[in-house]
Amino acid sequence: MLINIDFRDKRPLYEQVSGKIEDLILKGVIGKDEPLPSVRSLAIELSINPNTIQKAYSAMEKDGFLYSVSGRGSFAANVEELRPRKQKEFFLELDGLIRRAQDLGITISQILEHITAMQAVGK
Amino acid sequence: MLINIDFRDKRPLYEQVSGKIEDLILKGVIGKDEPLPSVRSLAIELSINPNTIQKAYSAMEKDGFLYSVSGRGSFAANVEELRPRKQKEFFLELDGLIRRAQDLGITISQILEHITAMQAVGK
Amino acid sequence: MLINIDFRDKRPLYEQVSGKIEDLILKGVIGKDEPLPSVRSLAIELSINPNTIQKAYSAMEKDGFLYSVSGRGSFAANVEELRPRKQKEFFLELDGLIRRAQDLGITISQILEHITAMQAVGK
Amino acid sequence: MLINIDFRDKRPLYEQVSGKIEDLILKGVIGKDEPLPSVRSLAIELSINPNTIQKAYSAMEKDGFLYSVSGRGSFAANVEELRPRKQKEFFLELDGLIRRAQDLGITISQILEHITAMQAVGK
DNA sequence: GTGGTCTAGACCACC
DNA sequence: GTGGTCTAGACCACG
Repeated sequence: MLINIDFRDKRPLYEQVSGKIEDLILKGVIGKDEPLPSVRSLAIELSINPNTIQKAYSAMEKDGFLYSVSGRGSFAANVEELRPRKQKEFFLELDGLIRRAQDLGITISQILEHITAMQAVGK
Repeated sequence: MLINIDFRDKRPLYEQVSGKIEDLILKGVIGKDEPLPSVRSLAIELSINPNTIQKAYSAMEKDGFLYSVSGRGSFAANVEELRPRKQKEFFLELDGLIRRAQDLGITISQILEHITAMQAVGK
Repeated sequence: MLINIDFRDKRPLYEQVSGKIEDLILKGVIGKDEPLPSVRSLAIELSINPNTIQKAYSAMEKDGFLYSVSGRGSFAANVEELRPRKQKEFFLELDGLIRRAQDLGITISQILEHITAMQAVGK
Repeated sequence: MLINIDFRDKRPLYEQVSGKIEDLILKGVIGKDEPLPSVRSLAIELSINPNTIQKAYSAMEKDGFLYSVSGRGSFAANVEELRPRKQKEFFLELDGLIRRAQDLGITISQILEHITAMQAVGK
């Protein structure tokens, strides 16, 4: 697994772990129905308490990122079904951010300009 | 003061308080050098312990939102000196958000479209 | 820990504590990523209230001297990243001091002489 | 009087006032035996409570910067008698500062260089 | 066990 | 009256 933990990060460990794995699933690095590492093996690899990994997996399952088959392990869910919800969440967050910008004296035009500039750079 | 505390909010109380007051200062509702409510009076008004309000005020002072004069009170700082920094912070946050969007399969064009749509509605 | 508190000192306790620990970190006595005493244990050792130690630690964290991981402990930051800023602060303070000296009728030559004398003594 | 008070300054008002006046005396702007403004007039000029000014004057008298003749007012002391003490204080402070510099990895040579550079600029 | 937040109540210097 | 510091004791999430 291409996961690295940052102990300086203020977020709880289990959230960091689940966040990283969710990214891998969303990016398609881990494909649909592909098996995830077992709780124990990942715990050893990251030298983290298994309880913490278990918590991360439970959170992801509740969030629909994976499904677990008792006795067989955990598997990545179908991303395509997840995307619309995540996209909706993204736009809500964007709306909030832009509303805040108004108070800072930033105009919509400036924001549009900034984003197109980003695009040009190929960021 | 137009502050209401949400006790169900998981953010710490002092952060809620400072956040609300920072907004008021950024929006100009509280003008430069205008006195803020005293630690004790605000504590009574919100029925929060004075120490908690003190913590919120200290944080805001370190962040440049206000200056406090022992024995006299606390006063709003000059927002204009604060804006550039806050705007930079905003754009950094925006950049992060947009980078995340790519992983979700959202194109820059879609984002630009969404924002111009917001603008049209006059939000 | 090699910390001793002077209760006659007019500086607040938390500042004395943070000052002493910052020195230890700057001098390298406490190395990068090395664990600091826990809030509670240091509180007991110095017979100071844990809240006061907590305040000292928080201040140091905001100042970049340490990073704390909730549930695990507090750890010394990388001093090398801190040095340049601290050095800049030093020279600013030096400038102020020397400017004051002029008003006292002390010439730059006298200052240079005094410092080289110090050096000779090996102080 | 050429005194301006900065309410953002963390030092108590009376200390700020005495500091400014001491500077004027040390610089010779206020000559030996020259009368200082009365407590009441200065209080009005700076719109500060007379008690605060009184406290500043008392501190300065205790420190030898002025002498007061009851019924006539306060007068600047002889600076020449004050200078040696103040100079000694300066060098002590300088010593402390330089000792601290060592911990930051700054060499004496660097300090000497910095000071001569200041001199060249005519700062 | 750890750091972090909060309350209640006290004391201080300053104005 | 004001801001600021400190103590004592409690509770929480995290690991």
